[in-house]
Amino acid sequence: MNTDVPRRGRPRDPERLKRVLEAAAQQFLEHGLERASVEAIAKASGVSKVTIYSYFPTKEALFEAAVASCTEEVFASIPRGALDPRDPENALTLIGKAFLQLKRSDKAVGTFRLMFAVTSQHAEACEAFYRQGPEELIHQVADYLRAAASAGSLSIRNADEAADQFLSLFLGSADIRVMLGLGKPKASEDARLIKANVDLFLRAYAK
Amino acid sequence: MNTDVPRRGRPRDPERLKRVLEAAAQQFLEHGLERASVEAIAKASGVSKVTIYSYFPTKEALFEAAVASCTEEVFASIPRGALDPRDPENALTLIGKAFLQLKRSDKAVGTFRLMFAVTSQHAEACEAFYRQGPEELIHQVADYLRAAASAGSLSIRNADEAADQFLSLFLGSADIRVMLGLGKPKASEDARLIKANVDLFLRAYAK
DNA sequence: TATTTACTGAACGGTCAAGTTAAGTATGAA
DNA sequence: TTCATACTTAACTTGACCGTTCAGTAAATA
Repeated sequence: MNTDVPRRGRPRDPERLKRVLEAAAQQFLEHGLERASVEAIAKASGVSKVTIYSYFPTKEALFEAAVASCTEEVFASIPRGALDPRDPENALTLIGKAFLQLKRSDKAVGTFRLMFAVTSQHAEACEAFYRQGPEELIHQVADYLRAAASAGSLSIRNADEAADQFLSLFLGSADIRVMLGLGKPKASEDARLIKANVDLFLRAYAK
Repeated sequence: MNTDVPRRGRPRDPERLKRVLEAAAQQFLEHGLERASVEAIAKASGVSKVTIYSYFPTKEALFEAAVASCTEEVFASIPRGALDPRDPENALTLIGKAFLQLKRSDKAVGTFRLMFAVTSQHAEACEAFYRQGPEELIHQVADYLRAAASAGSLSIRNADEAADQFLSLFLGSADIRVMLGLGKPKASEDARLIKANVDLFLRAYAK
């Protein structure tokens, strides 16, 4: 991917690259790495196949670029402020809501499926995905838990471990069913799940 | 797949079918549905490709048979007896151990990856996998929790929900890393995870 | 205008793999 | 022994798709 700006001649159309990446992401997420064809991505983005190959040397390179842009987008949606260290019940509920909203999105579901499927061929991409995705998320939750512990709202020794536990509570049967394409829970079921998990967590880590 | 026993002529060699299914499972789990070739499965099982096509009409049919036999094998390893309703700490530790042993196995990891990758093409196989796998497991844990609640060892209102929660605690960062092929935790780390999760669960559901 | 670069469309080469066919061998039942 | 069925080997057909080439068009700078 050459991003240099040449001095003369027709400049690159930045819209095209954007459309290619979007279409690539859509096709890869929906069909997987092998079943998505470059031809189809070209069609879907309204760009010629040759142009795609002028952007990326191989299908694999296009795949990695598409996945990287996906990861950013998927994990960008977690609330930073508005988490009161003195009100863990409310804060954890908000975190749970945001996490489920993310984890239920087609894009996130597709990205996880995709990454799981390409571990042997794209180990580095998986590593990057983990660090920018799940790991980052756990750190953010751990930060809140440390703040809540400092504020005396919770009794937590190992915030990273606790954050991992809290988030993992949302990866049970409902998430597995979603990942298997067996249908998403109703909003009321997810609300109930959030309440049950927050309750459990607060009982275990009460002051 | 015709299982009828013909009256005359050379009988089928049952060993061959077994070897084919084993080799197919191995190849599909390692390389995925698209990247595993029928030719390679034939080679690996020491059987000719034509014979495979006499057993199964298409690669897809072979895939479904292989997956079905895998699911049985993977989820057959949970301890039934020896769970004392009066000693939840010990029982939950045993359950956690067994679950992690299962979830860390190459076969289970491969099966989950595979099923996640083929949701759109093999919806029925995914449904069957969920029912015979995760759902069944949750039911078994819920049964124990009900027994423990009846014995007065735990205070649990919704055993199915609690079982789901307990098992989901093992699907956090460590499991994600394994699923992404980033390496398995050391035995000591898993032991620590089990203890942390059992402790959390007991604190939340103490009598 | 001349030149340089971006892009398109269509066609093509090469590879890989699904599934088939044919000709022949092995094995067991009648 | 005869014959039906299982199995193998090897070649083949078919189709998909990656990646390239080429001839031509579009859009910018000098």
